[in-house]
Amino acid sequence: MGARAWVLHVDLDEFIAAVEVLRRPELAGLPVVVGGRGDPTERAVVSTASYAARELGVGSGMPLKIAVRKAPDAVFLPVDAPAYEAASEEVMATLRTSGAVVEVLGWDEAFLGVATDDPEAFARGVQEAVLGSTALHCSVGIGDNKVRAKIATGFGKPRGVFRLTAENWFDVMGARPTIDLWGVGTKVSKRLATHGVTTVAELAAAAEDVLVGEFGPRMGRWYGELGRGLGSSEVDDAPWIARGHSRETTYQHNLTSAEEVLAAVRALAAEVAEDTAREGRPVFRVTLKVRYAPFVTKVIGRKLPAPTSDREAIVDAALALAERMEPGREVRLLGVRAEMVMPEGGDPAERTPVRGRL
DNA sequence: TCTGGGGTCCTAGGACCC
DNA sequence: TCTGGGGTCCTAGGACCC
Repeated sequence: MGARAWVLHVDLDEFIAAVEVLRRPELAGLPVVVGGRGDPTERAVVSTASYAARELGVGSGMPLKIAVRKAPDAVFLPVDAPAYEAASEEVMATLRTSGAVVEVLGWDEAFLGVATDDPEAFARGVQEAVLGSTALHCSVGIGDNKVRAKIATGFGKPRGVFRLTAENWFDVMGARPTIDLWGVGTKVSKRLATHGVTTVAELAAAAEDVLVGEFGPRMGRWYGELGRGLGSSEVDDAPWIARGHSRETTYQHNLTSAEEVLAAVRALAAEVAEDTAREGRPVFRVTLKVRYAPFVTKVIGRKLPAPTSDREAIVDAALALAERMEPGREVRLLGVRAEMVMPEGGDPAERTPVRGRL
């Protein structure tokens, strides 16, 4: 009898804050908030808060202006992406030495595919190895697929291990609100509630035609499966191929003149053109994202006449889109995105209807 | 209470063709 | 004048993730 196949989800605890504390040990145990340029009077949000800051009500995605109100004595630090990338590389390299197949999900998390008779022991070994090589703590979720492994990690935090499979899915998740599911956010949970579906168990039992009627054939069916904890268990270590690149900036002071806006679009588009040129794959669509004050977002897009790698053509396409912006409105944010030709064999119909990289 | 920056994927609806 | 059904391609917009 062979060892059973498991999916493990490894997630670093308070990753960004932990990396900062490593190089400033005097901050250990203090409320630490990392976000933006570290100035809580600016327009920016929290990337990560230390557990001490979370106890004061500070959380990821929260505007810094709110965070400083909740935690006026917290230490506010600027985001230092290169430092987190370096730490992340070390973590992922350590995970690869475990013998498992490693699928990187982001800076601070990964799926591991492994065949073992004792997944808890394997998980503990992974935690020790990561702690030993990086001095960082992590939590591990064990599942019979990616959905369950991912959700399991939350019950293991901090520094713990939790197993979630078909066996205990409904005991653990059945009574919880649908928004606790990975892939269900505020909008979808509210739309589900209009059909009387508020818990995971109710979602699992919901009639498929109701879900399909509300969300369409792909998403509707997928939400039903999510309620039952179903999903792929294939862990794929193939290198990630970006579908596109984008740059966006929220301006501390709204842009008011056409000249300012065009200069900003040109600058962003030039950076994006640089990123895509590095990839060596041509761009087939350029989109311009505009957030007008106070908070209305519009996306304007155009397929290029022919795929191109030419930097100037990409910048020109972005500038052409800028002509379609509403004149006279103050601009809070601009974003330029370039999408590259889909990889060979990338049949859209075959893609798993799941968010992110799952 | 005021909302970053980097991504991915899905859906509705219009235009166009046969 | 009133008007089919099916298909594809494209744009705009929405939702979610870390």
